[in-house]
Amino acid sequence: MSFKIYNTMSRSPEELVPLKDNHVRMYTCGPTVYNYAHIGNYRAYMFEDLLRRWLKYKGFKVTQVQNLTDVDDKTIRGSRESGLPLRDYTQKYKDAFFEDLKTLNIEPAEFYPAATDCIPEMIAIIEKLFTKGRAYKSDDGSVYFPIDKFPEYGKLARLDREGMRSGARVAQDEYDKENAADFALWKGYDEADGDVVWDSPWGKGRPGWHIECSAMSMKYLGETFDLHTGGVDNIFPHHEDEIAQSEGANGCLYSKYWMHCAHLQVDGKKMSKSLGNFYTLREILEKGFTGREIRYELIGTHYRQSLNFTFASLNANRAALARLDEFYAKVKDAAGNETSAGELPSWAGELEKRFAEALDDDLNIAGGLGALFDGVHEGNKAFPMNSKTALAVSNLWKKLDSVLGFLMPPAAEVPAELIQMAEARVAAKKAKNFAEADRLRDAITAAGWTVQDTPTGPKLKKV
RNA sequence: GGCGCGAUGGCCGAGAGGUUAGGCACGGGUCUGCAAAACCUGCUAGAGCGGUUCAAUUCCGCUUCGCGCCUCCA
Repeated sequence: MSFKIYNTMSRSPEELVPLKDNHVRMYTCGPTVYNYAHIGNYRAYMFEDLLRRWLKYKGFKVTQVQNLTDVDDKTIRGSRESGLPLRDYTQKYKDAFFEDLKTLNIEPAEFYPAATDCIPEMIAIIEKLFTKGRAYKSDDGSVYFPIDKFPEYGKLARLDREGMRSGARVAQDEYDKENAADFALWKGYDEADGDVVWDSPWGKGRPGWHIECSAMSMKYLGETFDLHTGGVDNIFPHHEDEIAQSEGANGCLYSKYWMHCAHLQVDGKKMSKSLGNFYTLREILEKGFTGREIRYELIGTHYRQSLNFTFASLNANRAALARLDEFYAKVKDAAGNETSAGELPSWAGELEKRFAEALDDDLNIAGGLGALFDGVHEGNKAFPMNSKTALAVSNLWKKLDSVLGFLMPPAAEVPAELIQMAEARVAAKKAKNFAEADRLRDAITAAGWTVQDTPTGPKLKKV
């Protein structure tokens, strides 16, 4: 079945058909490494993770590029304030970013180019734009893109170009530009940049923001590629400007499809430091939530709908995940050491089908999860389950987890002495020595664990 | 002001022009030395006002409310 996505360019659903063979080449806007990324950032990366995982599930080959913006106003300011060279300063946050991706079980992209490693490629594009009359130099050594020279400017954001000229905010210090809406390809050297400086045919300076994405996508994906994604806030100006630069320089289509995810809110409000509802991933982990629970929260709302992040729903997720874990544990238990899988039971086949139909419809994750939980409900009724059937179900679970990334329960690391106590308690119960059994339960509780009796023996869970 | 998105049961959140979404919470039951968990089961909503239709929560219009972008925020 075909995979339909909502293309921001056409503002309508379209079937995703790669330009070449079965290979989807996608560019996903990545973090600016001036600080720890916040959960709003990870909402976007989570959407991209679901997208790439679904593409792979569908049998597409995927090449994903995600950039690391390691030179801009914020990184320069941070490095100056910390007294560290830019490279050392940003390295800390690059490392943190990759740690966070692991915590959230986000699959790595194929390429993570850093802006500072691609300066020559950026300069090459700007030179090309000069030869086409689509770049000009201003008095302060900056280079701008004249939007008047690109008639299609505004096609992604659907801008009213006439309205742009008279309206909106215009910074007062931009008198060097021919048109207030022109954007910087290259920024002339300013003393505030310290030693963050590169040589270029137009003199010393540093790249503008948008040019890095044009350069990196071209380097790894070619002049035209399939899919470009990011947060809605990137539609304008960032992606609009990328289109102008890339198509203006190369004379061919930049990206065939565009997908944008909505923002995340916290407690119904825009995340901001002044409201005190601004969270990095690390801060939420410190409150005792796991990466898996946060993954479930971030992935569970359709990407084009704003996601309201609350600790109440994070707690609800814990219960929902426990229900899934309980079911999967029963399935694995029933499968035992079975090595030959039987037929997938009809309820499981139905689950698989409905799940796929939902995800094929512009990544309708809520529909997919509905199918999953319906499957759990039917599956629970199907017990006791023979080992061949159970193995087939278990295999399906692994397949679905290749998309969801939260179905596999974390391995419990129970201290050995607690296991001994739990076993001693079983013995005490058998001997009807309930006083001793209760004493052991209390001791286990005191150690911060709970013990639950199940048909397959006692289970220890951390409180 | 311009462009765009949304409003569903206690909370979160889907699809479909007529037939159960789902999750959490809550009530009932099964199981159980106790307890917990688990499982089964119940809970039938769709901002307001008009319109189209045999039929609308679903399509159209208006209103109200919320949110986003409008030159370097995912």
